Amino acid sequence: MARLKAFDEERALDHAVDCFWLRGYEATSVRDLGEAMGIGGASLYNAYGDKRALFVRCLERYANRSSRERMARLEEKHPPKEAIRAFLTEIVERSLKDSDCKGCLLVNSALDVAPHDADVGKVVAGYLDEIRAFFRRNIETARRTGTVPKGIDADAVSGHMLGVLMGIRTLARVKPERKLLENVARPALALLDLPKSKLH
Amino acid sequence: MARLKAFDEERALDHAVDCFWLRGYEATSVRDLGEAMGIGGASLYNAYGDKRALFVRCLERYANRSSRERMARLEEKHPPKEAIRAFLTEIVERSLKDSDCKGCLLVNSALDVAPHDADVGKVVAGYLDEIRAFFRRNIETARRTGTVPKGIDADAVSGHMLGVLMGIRTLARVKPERKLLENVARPALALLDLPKSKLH
DNA sequence: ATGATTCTGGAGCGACCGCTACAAAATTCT
DNA sequence: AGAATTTTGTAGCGGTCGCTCCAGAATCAT
Repeated sequence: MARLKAFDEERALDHAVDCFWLRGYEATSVRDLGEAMGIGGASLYNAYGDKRALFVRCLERYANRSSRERMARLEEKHPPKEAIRAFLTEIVERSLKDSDCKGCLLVNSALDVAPHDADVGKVVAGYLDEIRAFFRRNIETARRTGTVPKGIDADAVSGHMLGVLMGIRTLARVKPERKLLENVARPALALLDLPKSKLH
Repeated sequence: MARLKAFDEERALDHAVDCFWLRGYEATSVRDLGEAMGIGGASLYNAYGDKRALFVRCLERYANRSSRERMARLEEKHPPKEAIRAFLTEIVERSLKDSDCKGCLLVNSALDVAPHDADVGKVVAGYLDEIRAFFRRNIETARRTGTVPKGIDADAVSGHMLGVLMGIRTLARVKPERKLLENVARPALALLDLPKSKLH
């Protein structure tokens, strides 16, 4: 009953993600997006609404393809403690390979966009909660398995790890140095091997 | 021999800092700046060059009045270990009182501006080095004084603390919750009371 | 084929961007 | 007072912003 879309909405979304990821929300124009996505302005507004709505779609897409994918993959492949270790290690390696220092779209948005936009803020906070839940879940499982100290405080340690993750991602954009990033991550991982009593 | 400036350059700079701090570099227009500083566009360009040069001046101003001031004040008032503890505690408290979640201008710039502008990147990296040097210096003094374990690795721990600081500042902009931020900071401070052997 | 419906490219809207030109105002020198 | 020099407000430059309008192309059901 009508003409068909001439482009793949999700493939185009991937290109929009790259655009926002590289330049940031404010510095990305709708014309930039259209060019990267291979579509004209009219199609963009027809398919996604407006720039902000497209951005939110991009956040969701990124979370699915990057953040959630990583957590699922590592949780499947490793026992809980090693999943956490592999997570932070992978973030450090990714940050070092990231030659134009794009960092993580969610973390960038947390600092840039979220504070100026309550809706985006809630969306980003939700994704961060998922990451913290990954830490917490694996800590608790590891505690039950006995691979981390029984007295560990999963709530406290998962919060610390979320903070360390944000720190690594932020620091890596100005000082992408292996030794530095590893120094940020190492003590957080060491928490998994220390009895709680040593940490107040 | 010529007409005098009708405004205080440094006082106006403070208002420019507030402007960039609240809205970010991209989202702040030269007209916004002029209005906040109480001067017209011509005076702004005459006194500071252009928007980017003004921004760099703002970073310097901010570093002097906020970052360096805090380090000097805490180092004067407290013994080294307590200076570090007070630093992180003060950041947490400031982040919680910061009702519009402006965060730290240097950290915001590290994530936003620095990766797209090599010069700004170097400036920001320099200020972050100063903060790390604060941590390192106090750790080393404390080690000599015997208030932290002799085996502590000042290089590693100062790097970790810089990362944790970035994490707190970033996280606070989306999730400004006391318990969370304290959980991020606590294990870092606990490093000052643990023998190195416990941390690999 | 025809009509209904949706998608598409292009032109262009008003608003704002960073920045500059310019003449009037203000100051210090002679 | 008058010349010299700098600052100031204003007006506006070319360009880009997010977004919309619209005619035509493409697809469906009939």
